[in-house]
Amino acid sequence: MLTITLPDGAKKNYDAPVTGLQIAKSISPGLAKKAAVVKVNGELWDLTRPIECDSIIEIVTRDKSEALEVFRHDAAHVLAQAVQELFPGTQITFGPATETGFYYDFAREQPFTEADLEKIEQRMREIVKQDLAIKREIWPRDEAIAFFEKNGEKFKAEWIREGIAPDAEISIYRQGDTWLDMCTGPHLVSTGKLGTAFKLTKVSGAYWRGDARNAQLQRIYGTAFVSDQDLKDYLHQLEEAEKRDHRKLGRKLDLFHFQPEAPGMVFWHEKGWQLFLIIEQYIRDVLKAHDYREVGTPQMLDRSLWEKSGHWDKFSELMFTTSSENRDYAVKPMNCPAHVQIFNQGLKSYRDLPLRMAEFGVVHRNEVSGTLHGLMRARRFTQDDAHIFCTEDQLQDEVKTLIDLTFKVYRDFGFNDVAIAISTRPEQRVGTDQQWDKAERSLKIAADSKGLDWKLQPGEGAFYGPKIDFVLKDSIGRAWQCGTIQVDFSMPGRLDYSYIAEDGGKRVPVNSMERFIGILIEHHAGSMPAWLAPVQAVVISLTEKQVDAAVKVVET
RNA sequence: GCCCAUAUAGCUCAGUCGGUAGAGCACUCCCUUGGUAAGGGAGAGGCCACCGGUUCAAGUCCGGUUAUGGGCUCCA
Repeated sequence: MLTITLPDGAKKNYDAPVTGLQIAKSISPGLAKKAAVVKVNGELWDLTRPIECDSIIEIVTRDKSEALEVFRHDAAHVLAQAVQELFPGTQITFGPATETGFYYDFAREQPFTEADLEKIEQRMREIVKQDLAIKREIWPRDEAIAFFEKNGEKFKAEWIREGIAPDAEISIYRQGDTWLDMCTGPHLVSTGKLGTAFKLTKVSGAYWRGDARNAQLQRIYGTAFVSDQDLKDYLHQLEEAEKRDHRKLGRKLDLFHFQPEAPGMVFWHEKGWQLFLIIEQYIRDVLKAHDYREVGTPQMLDRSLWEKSGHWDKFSELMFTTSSENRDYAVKPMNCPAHVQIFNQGLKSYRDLPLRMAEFGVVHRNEVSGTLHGLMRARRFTQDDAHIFCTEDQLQDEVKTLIDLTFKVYRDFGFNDVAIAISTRPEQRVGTDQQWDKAERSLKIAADSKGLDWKLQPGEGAFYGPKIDFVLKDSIGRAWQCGTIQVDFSMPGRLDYSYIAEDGGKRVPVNSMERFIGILIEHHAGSMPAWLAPVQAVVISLTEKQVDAAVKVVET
């Protein structure tokens, strides 16, 4: 005897194990038709997997977001089957759902081409049409390893050996009679349930287990939705994003350009530079109102200073260097060591704290070539950087004020949807655990006291301290990481601050001015609010008769 | 940096089997026209990214370099 409890509290009794599909059918044929998976005691299961003990269940219908993920995961499996049928010898690895679709990573000597994508998609549609049953099986570990090895699937075999705990259950999903993949599931009942709302979009490289030292795999991306309309809407949104591309708009609106002689370094044209200056002036005013002192520091500093600060150890390959008269210099990739030099001039007492120092600092970072992306990822950019020298006692208050200030700046630029995340200690770091404990706690308390909802990002902090990151949602729903508030407790010791036992707090509302302008352009699709627009109004005369009048308007 | 793709007129792009370089938009001049990206005619604009190779002959085939695009990795 087995008792199943439904979401509305109703209970049903069964003699033998029962499946989600049977329960759905017993409620209504419509529900059974709409069902995608079943949630059993909080866990998503296949509709055909027998439920053997008393459970609380919920039928998850196709329109639920949890079901969408299953759809996409299914699409990935259908993709994998299609690829293996068309290209024998290709090894399967992993294929999860993503935010907008799915991908699957394959190991194959020969690269896939765009033309292959069409063929593969065609085969996927055939597999859907065949409506192959998807069945879950549990295999003994040794048998699974032996099976994959025998079939030349060395990545799968490696994963069972190294990635799955010895006592974990190994579930195999069989699609039709012959094709199968190891997977935790769940999946739809059959390939036919996938429908037609999917499309392969691109092929690219990816690393096995996400590590650049491992084998390079080929990743095929696709997008998938439950309904054809959703797919259409998504493709439309992609088009919209393409229209807003700041690189295109930058050229069209005559704001800036790039050229091969200065990869990753922008040439600002008159109108773009005007936009830049307006933003700079706005931020300058905000900083002044909050008692920041603006400074200016050298573009390059002796290498020894970067060695002391710890940056050389971690980032030397990404720094531009030059030399003169037997001295080595590094072009500054950030401003903090320079700001500390100013702080160190003259004896500071605790009475001088907190001391807030700001700079529109031009920095250069020799980003690896493959990562450059217009203004969004540049090699030369301007940080609206600031450092607050304060005591541990003052840290809380400073961080709280900074959070308010940062939100205000975003609001003024038209960003009202801002999420925040707190990043904690990474593996490679400086400082003691007590220092990290304290700094992380401070940030969390400050965020909580502001009533903010924040996401934890374990291990994502900087090497010198934890941080609060601000993530903007733009007008078409894309997220951009922008400002950051960081605590740095190592700089005092490394660079010999003359006041003892204080922390350095650091803040950057906009972070990269260049990148922020790129985001602004895409957010406003090129039509800036009047206070930012380089061209605010244009006087047009309809015919020659009004030219005189038009000229008069322009002159006044 | 790694994988794949791309590089032709100011912009967007064609260019088949290797045989003297093309379109649309923009630009210049002329004509036409009070109507939402107007029409017609004429014209200008190219070391086909760069270096090398194959060939009687290379925008086209091969190799390399650089840059760009999409990902991966990274992002102080």
